[in-house]
Amino acid sequence: MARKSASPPGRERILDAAEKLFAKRGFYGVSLRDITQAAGVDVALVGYHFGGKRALFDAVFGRRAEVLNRERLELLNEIRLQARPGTPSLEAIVHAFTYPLLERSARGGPGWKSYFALVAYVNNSPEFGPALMSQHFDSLVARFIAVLREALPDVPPQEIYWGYHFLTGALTLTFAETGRIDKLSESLIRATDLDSVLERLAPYVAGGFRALAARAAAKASSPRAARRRRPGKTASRKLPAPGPQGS
Amino acid sequence: MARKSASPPGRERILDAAEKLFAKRGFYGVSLRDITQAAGVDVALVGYHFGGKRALFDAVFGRRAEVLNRERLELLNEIRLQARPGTPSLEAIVHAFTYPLLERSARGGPGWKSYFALVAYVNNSPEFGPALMSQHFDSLVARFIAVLREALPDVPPQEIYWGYHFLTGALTLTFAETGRIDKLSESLIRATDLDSVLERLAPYVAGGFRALAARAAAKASSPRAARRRRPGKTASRKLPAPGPQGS
DNA sequence: GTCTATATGGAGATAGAC
DNA sequence: GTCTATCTCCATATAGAC
Repeated sequence: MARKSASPPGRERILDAAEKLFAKRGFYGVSLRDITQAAGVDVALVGYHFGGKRALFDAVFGRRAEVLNRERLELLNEIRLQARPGTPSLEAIVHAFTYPLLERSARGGPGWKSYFALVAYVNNSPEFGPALMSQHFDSLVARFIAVLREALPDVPPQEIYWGYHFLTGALTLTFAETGRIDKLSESLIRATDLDSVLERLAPYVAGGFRALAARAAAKASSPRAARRRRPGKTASRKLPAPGPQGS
Repeated sequence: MARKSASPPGRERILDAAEKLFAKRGFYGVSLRDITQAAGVDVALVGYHFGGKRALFDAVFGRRAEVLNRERLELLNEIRLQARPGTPSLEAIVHAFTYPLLERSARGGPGWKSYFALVAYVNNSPEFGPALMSQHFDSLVARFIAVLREALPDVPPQEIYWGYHFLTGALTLTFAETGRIDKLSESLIRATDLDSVLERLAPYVAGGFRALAARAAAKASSPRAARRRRPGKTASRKLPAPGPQGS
């Protein structure tokens, strides 16, 4: 199990430094010179080990993904066994989905912290998001969604996908830890307080799923009135004159 | 009202081109040459009109923010009047917060579409997020949160801030329209279908707020048992051996 | 307000010695 | 596996003509 145990070889040091810098400033905000200088190695090593900047980025993103997915899958199977012969609660499912991530971001060390900030960047990027997130996480996500569907058997699948979409948005903004919420709340809460997120995200999302389920059921029972029912008069309100033109 | 009515002057054309490109690839992924070439003007004009690249970025971000905030504030006041002497429903408050944004992203034209993708980028950026989001949106957000607190009088303020945090994460990932959810759902839903988001986000978030409220109430009534209550056995589960080290 | 021309620095990539 | 040296290209910024 133990290798040389000295300081990590150049390849790993490049990955660590790249992870930290990509997380802070994105793919284009960092040069290979920044990265290799932080890693204490020569620029040319990136070409040797990875092939180029983009390939390095992919390697950074992929490195920790499999570890996480294995762990999350184990946790998912665990709660399914515990819930037998029924299905786990929505809270338990969402918890199994988010706990390994939040736990590592909170206490996994700075490398993990950077990694999750990088995930926040990638998930919200039109350029990198679909390819990288799908490649590394969709097979796991599909399993979670399957369990959510078992737990909400009468809910149309679209609702589950929308509910997941909102969940991943809330989760990845959390990972970014921008500190905006600290200022907004006058330091009443802190973006770095992931234990508070861990306690709240599962109930919040479960409540959201139940609301979507109720909405879909109501709509199915009286499809005619459904369009006018929900948010009252403001639903189809016209907007005033456009500001800067939409060109 | 009508100015020259011909093609917009250089300054505006730079803003439009910059908006589109910054939205796609972020601040560092775009050069002033890319922008001015797309705008059909000379590179030097950026210096003349804005001072530099970063100042141009700020100008792009600020341009549409005030329009939106005025509109959202009007809508908020409208629903408050309608609800008198009570307070608006959670659904109505969240709807007023999100409707002007989703409506413009859906039907405001490509400029607005790009703008919201840029907001997604900025909101999740540790570098730009806190400064730019706070500067342009926090005063409005504070008003919304005040109304949410009126609507949830017995709920501790922290819960409202966390609920808002999750909301803005879900909303801005929606703006990014990365298309990841299309693939995941096998095209059952589409990231570009903002009308579906408009119907679902307010109930989802309202359900989330209610769940946080219930959780806080339960915790207040029996603070002793609270730590062990929620997500069952998995809550304090230990993680297996770390993967890549957290250095 | 707009363009030409240019200053100055840094980017990614790679051939080849050790 | 690692470093030196260098190629080629592109970045932002600005002085000054029109």
